[in-house]
Amino acid sequence: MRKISIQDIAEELKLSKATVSLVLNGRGDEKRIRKETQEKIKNYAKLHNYRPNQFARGLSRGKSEMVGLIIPNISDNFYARIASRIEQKARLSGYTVVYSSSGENPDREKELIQTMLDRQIDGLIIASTQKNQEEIKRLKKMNFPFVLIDRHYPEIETNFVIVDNAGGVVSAVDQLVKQGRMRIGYVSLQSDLEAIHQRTEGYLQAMKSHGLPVESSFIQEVSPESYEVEMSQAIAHLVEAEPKVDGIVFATHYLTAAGLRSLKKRGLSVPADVAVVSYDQMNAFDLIEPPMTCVIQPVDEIGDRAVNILLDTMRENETNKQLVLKTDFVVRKSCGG
Amino acid sequence: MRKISIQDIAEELKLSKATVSLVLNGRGDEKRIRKETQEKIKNYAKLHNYRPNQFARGLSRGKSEMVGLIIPNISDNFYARIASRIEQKARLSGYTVVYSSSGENPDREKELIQTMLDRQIDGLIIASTQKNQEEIKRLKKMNFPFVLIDRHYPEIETNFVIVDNAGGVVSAVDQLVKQGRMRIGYVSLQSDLEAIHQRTEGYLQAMKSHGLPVESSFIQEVSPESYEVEMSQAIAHLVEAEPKVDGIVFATHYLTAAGLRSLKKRGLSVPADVAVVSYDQMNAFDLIEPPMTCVIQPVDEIGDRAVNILLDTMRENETNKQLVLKTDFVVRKSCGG
DNA sequence: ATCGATTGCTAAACCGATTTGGCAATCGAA
DNA sequence: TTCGATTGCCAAATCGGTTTAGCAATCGAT
Repeated sequence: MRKISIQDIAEELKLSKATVSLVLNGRGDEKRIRKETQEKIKNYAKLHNYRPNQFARGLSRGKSEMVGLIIPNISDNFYARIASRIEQKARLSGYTVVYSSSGENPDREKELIQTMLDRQIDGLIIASTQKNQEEIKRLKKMNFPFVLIDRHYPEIETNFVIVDNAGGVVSAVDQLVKQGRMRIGYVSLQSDLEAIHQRTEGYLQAMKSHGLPVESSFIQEVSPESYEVEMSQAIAHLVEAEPKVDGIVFATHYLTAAGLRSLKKRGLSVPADVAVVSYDQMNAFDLIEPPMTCVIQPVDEIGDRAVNILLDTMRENETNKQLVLKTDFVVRKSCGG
Repeated sequence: MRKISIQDIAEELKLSKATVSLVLNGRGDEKRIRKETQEKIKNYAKLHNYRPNQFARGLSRGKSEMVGLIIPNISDNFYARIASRIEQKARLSGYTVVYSSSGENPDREKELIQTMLDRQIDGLIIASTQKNQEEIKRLKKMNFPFVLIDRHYPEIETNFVIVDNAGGVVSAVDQLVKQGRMRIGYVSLQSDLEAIHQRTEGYLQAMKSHGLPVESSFIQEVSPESYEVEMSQAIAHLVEAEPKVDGIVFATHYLTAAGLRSLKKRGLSVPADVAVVSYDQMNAFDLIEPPMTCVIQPVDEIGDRAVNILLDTMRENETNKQLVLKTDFVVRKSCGG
């Protein structure tokens, strides 16, 4: 039951490696190999469970049938769902997805890109830390097929599939306003990510469009590393400074969770004291008390589109698709509705 | 800026491929290559950003420095966290992790194992569907290094790292009993998974040890495919049949979520009407009303141990480590505490 | 001057596929 | 019979590394 090579088959059948390879790659007819011979080869291969060595094949073909996926963190459900979708979709086209988490660390991201290139992946999908301008430029210069997802580099012309972050937050604020809230706070992350900036933009824009004032205490930012502890400060500012808020939008799911914990600790009730809307969701957000109103990101579509664009680029090598997908919205009790 | 090969370096420097390869692999001293020459090679390589082609290297060395990870579903947070941990840990030892989801489909799992073997991975970690006896046996017969996690094949001697499922459920039941509940129901999945059986075992065992009766209506099973809809039936049986339950243990996180939705719909209050304990957790389980009491699985430890065992096996090729890890427990209001 | 040891490096086989150009044998038509 | 076409297959180069056996030149000692 040893591993068998094309050589072995050739010798055993007294044929040449070439013939065997051709036949097993379905090019037997094209190359006018006798049906009989073809059958013999195929049977022998099946019988002995022949499986081509992908290294050898990759080496000579210069293709790996693998695409790389780099995301910040696979244990973040948002990215996990995208990854899952991408994997499914890519498999349909015969590609294996190799994924790795950067941990939001630009150097690791850079390293991962390199490692993946070394492994001869045919294409790359990246949810970047947005601190690897040079690396991305290099990919572009190499003419290597890749797609950015969720986060893009505004200064570089690339394929990307991102979400209308601003629009998402606008819909969140709109909803609160519709419920009669007028002093709406916003809790975000200290971050250089475009996506995060865009969300803040959305907040400011929405407030402005409703003619609502944005007090200096209304915008709170916590650090990604210790948001759990900083959150209580942030909430304190929002609900203690005058005027105190009567609504809060959180910039992402785990901030919402942390924020709710803080509000709970202070004995504030949602939505009576403060209405809440979350940008992005969590699995149990419909079960919490009150059920959480959420901006929903089009996870599946991000995955599908990214794969489509990547495959196109790998084929034609000359697309530049830039997609900004709309968010969805689920209204539940937390916003006072 | 083209891609550069060892050949190119050799020609440019008027040296042989052998010398270059040796030096770049740190075997220059061992092979008594002049320091000066070594420097020249290393500099040139650095300057031109030489990166070995992993296919070529893998082909000739017969090693890939990759380990495979097959799990049922990456968008299940439990597996995502394990995957994340495994990836981190494996990288520390210089391995890239290639992961794929089987979607709980045995055929896909089998296919994935094959694909990964084709890609010459050096080792494999599998959270199996438990319906691939033959495939696992084959791996064993091949003497291929692998570790099963979360789910194992009791009939096959392999490395594995699993959780004390029974013990976890026992602690859940114990807790409910401690809160004075005596008619405790159990909602599980229709499944052949050992892990699921073990949990049921734990339930039965715990009930017995407390001398509590297990009415036929107490154990409900829903199908993995449509548990959301079947759950309302299950809950109906639990709370309508006489005697009706005053406590429920759910066999996994998403069943808990579904169960809570059903209970809510019926207007039943937790824990007043029914106390609840969940085997396994979700991110927001502390935020729901009431906060959920959970059996906690040792996610990080599963990952760490699995990697350690795999690396050991890859080295020594003769271990057979079988670990059953204890669960933890978090008491919150849902159990009536 | 000779010889064994040491130094510094290389030739060439090998890993397991793919792919191209072409050869030998048979066939059919003129 | 002869020759061009067709059929059926193969030799050999190639991909980019790794690894082993060993060669040539220099050195030091006798």
